[in-house]
Amino acid sequence: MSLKYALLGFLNYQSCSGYDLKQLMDVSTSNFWHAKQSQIYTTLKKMEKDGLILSHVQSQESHPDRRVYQIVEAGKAYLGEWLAQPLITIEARKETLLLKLFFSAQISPQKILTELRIQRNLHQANLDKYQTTTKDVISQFSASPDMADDGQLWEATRRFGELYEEMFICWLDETIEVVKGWEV
Amino acid sequence: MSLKYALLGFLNYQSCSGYDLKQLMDVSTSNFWHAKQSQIYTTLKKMEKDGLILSHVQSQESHPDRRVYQIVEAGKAYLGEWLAQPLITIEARKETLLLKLFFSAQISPQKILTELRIQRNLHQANLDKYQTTTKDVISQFSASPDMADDGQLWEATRRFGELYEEMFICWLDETIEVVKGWEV
DNA sequence: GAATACATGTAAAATGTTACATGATTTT
DNA sequence: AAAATCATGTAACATTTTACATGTATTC
Repeated sequence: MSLKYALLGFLNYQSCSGYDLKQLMDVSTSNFWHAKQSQIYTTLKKMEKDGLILSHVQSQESHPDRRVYQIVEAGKAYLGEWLAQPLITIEARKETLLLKLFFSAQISPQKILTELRIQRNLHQANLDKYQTTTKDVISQFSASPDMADDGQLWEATRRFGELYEEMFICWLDETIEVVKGWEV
Repeated sequence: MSLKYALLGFLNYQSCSGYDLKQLMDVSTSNFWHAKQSQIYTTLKKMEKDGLILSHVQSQESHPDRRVYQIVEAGKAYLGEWLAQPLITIEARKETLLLKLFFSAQISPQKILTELRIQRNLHQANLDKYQTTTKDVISQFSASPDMADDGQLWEATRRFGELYEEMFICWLDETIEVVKGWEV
């Protein structure tokens, strides 16, 4: 539902191919929005049919042709309306780890602990990424002065990822201690 | 993908109708897992076809018949395998608010602030719910001594919701201050 | 020589949401 | 009298994932 807004948002900065858009999302919004390459291609096609974007084929010497999409007026208006309308709902999360944990009283504490420790490593790695790679990408893209406001908002979204992972690790440590208590 | 495990998890405690399962999920796992009534009905039907559960119709005096599902051995084994296998990936989040914010440099700071404040209220309400209703439901269900371990895990999932909302509110306050800074 | 990156897509399956349909009972 | 709850479900649609399919160029 919101993927088209994400694509419009990027295309509003500059024209891109589906491939480019996937790369952009992976380094910038993956923390809170993601999509598979195939879904991006099919969504772009649908958006062009709906008159939100336009495409033309660009040939390259040593690589296959690229189909480059550009935003048109209707697309800009569509994006603008969505941005102007405040969001009055909360996203419902799905956390498989918590679902498993909820029903885990029937398996051994050792198995639970192993799982929680694996998750701790994964979340620590994510936290590291937000504090290094993601931070670098944002400063790079917001280097020019006319990108100052954009840069501050991008930083806010990065900060969310950082706080989220810190919170998650904190919760994992708490929960590990609870389950450890059972082993005595 | 995991909805069937959620349903098996509940049915492993006691037999339920699709309606009951929806009610249970809404008061217990809605923090990290949810489903629409219609999806629960269709998934149960598929699970029965796959031999994980069995159903029988129960008539009632003053209400329509209920179809009550019970878990069978194959279902218990299927659930057990899933629980025993540690989760080695991280759930990818989708946060529409962050996606909007990422592209919001083009709209007025006032509009952004309004949206962030609405979200703050919503998250505060969620936090309150986890600290009152959800807490009560968990103590109620884990009252008997043989539910002690289950109760501690349920409490851990509730605690996640609490920490998450606290973190979210903290981030909103931080972000509100950033955007406020632009108005000068 | 093998693997990865570049670049594009289609088809099928799974998952999830919205709308429709029914009808009794209970509450406002 | 109207709305909400109890209770069941189907159909259509939208979204998302997985698998398949192709072929070049670059890196290890």
